[in-house]
Amino acid sequence: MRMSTLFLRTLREDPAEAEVASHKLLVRAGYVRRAAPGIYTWLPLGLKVLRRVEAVVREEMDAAGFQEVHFPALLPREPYEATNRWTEYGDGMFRLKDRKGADYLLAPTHEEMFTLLVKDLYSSYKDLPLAIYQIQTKYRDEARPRAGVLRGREFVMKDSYSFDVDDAGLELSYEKHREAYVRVFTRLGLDFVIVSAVSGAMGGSRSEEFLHPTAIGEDTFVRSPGGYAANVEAVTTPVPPALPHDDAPAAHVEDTPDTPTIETLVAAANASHPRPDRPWTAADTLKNVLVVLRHPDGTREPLAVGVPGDREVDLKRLEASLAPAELEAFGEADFAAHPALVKGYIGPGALGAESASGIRYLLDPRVVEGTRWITGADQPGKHVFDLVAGRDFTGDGFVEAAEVRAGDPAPDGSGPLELARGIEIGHIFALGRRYAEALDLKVLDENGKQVVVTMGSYGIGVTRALAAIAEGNHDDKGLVWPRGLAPADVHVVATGKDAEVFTTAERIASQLQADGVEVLLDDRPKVSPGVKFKDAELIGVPTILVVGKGLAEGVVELRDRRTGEARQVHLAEAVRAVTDAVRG
RNA sequence: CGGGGUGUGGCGCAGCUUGGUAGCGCGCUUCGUUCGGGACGAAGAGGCCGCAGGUUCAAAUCCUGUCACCCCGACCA
Repeated sequence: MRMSTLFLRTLREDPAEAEVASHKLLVRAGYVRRAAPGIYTWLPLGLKVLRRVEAVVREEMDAAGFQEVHFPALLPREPYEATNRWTEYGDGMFRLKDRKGADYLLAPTHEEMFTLLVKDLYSSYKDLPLAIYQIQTKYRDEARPRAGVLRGREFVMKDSYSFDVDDAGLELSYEKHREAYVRVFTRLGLDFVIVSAVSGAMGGSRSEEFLHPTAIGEDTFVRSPGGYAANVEAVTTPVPPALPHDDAPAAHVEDTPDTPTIETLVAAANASHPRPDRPWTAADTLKNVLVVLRHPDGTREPLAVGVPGDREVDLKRLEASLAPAELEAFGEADFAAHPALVKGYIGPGALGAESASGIRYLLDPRVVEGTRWITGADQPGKHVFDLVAGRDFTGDGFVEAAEVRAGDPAPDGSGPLELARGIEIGHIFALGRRYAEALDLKVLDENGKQVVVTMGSYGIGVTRALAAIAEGNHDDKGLVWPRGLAPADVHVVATGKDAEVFTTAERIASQLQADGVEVLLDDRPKVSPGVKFKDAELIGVPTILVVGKGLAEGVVELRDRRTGEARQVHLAEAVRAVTDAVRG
């Protein structure tokens, strides 16, 4: 590649809309251009890097014995109707109609199509196991695209699917993918944490995410010293043992005027009904939060959730627990429809399937039998004290809804949890038979019986991984690509007005190319050295060879972009020195 | 969807309060000088000020409406 003709314009200033470093730099260095919100055009340099990232993914998939195929991105509605995802996917899916008015979609993921393809071709257990994959452009109509290519509405994803006759086979396929992913991210130089995840809209049993820890990550995950790691949505709360309550006082309603919030309630309780042994705290209160579930079929169901008053309800966790239903706010109209609910003083008395309101009431797992609570008495200005779970009230079940906090115990007893942020760069799912059943993918087993195939699906966000790599590999001057992922192996910069520097640079570049080294040659005439150096640093090829003023003494300068180290190399040794540096 | 903000040459921004011939920096073109850290000088090209109404002798500026985009929260590779 020659800078003199390369389709490139670097920018001196950050684009106004960019917040995170990778976004700013990928735009400034001329790798991508925004085409529409969350939709990016790949310029020559960016495309080079994208292809190199894809190559790593492809090599590891092939090495694991998975076979590459390629589906259309534009798909008909019917298969997604069969699995109910046409409706379940909601607004996240791009939909369109053809000229006849038939529904189509831009695929957010391809489970249905892979399932149907295998059904189309295979019908025997002898054909399995099978794992096939594609590297495809995916479309998701994100509510809020963000951070450039990190979370776009169009993105490149590697998705694979495994097909097995039985659970043991699925387990093996899942493990093979897990191992392949470890190799992919290791080769890409991306730190990662494998965390337990919830299956969400995909359905299925087991699922893990590969998160790249970074402050700009959008996912919150937890880990313990003992090695537990999970997405906050997947964290389960250890259930404390039930408490004896034979000698607990009877529940009693007290006046607590003007206490619609937990904070005011705790203050009032300590003022007028002090506890003998210690002050009341928010953790002694039971907070009842109302939401509305919107089920995939469109029906709305009010739901009450009871959590200890010192914890917020984490709507993300709650929604994950209740998938595929989605959450809506419980509005004024909903309150009007349930006169038994007294805003600010809602208690278990008015909740539950058997209650006056008939609203399903789910409790935090910490609300075990024998725990005593201060909670709403369903009358304005009144709360009930010493309300004992299991004696005075029960819920219709338990739900993971409360926020997870640093210091909470890990569910496997491996110690206190710490919270961290990460970018989801990969996700593996043991799907089970949901898709195979819905689309009737069966094979004959060795006894000649029809068995439903069990599946896994596995994704790597290729463009997202690229952004994560850029995010983790830059300095104040620009990008610093890991070797092997940079748009070129070496950036040869010719500086000076003397024709000799250009002919020498050209000669070195062509020798390098002949040796299989990819060269980006800055052969722009009439561009000052400063500009060329700045551009080279911005573009971030790891090795820079400067052919300039040293040429009079027969030397060129070899620079390491990452460390900034530079050394003089005799002209005769230049090609060798670069080759050594590149091959490291 | 809730909250905040912004729309002015390719990019980054000023101008708007107090209406009066649209500006600055970068980039781009030409000429000359310069040539190892985003050079200098001179001369240029490029904008119906998001859109639509309205007020006014006169609107980038005031009013109404509308659209778009960005950022922060609820969703996902």
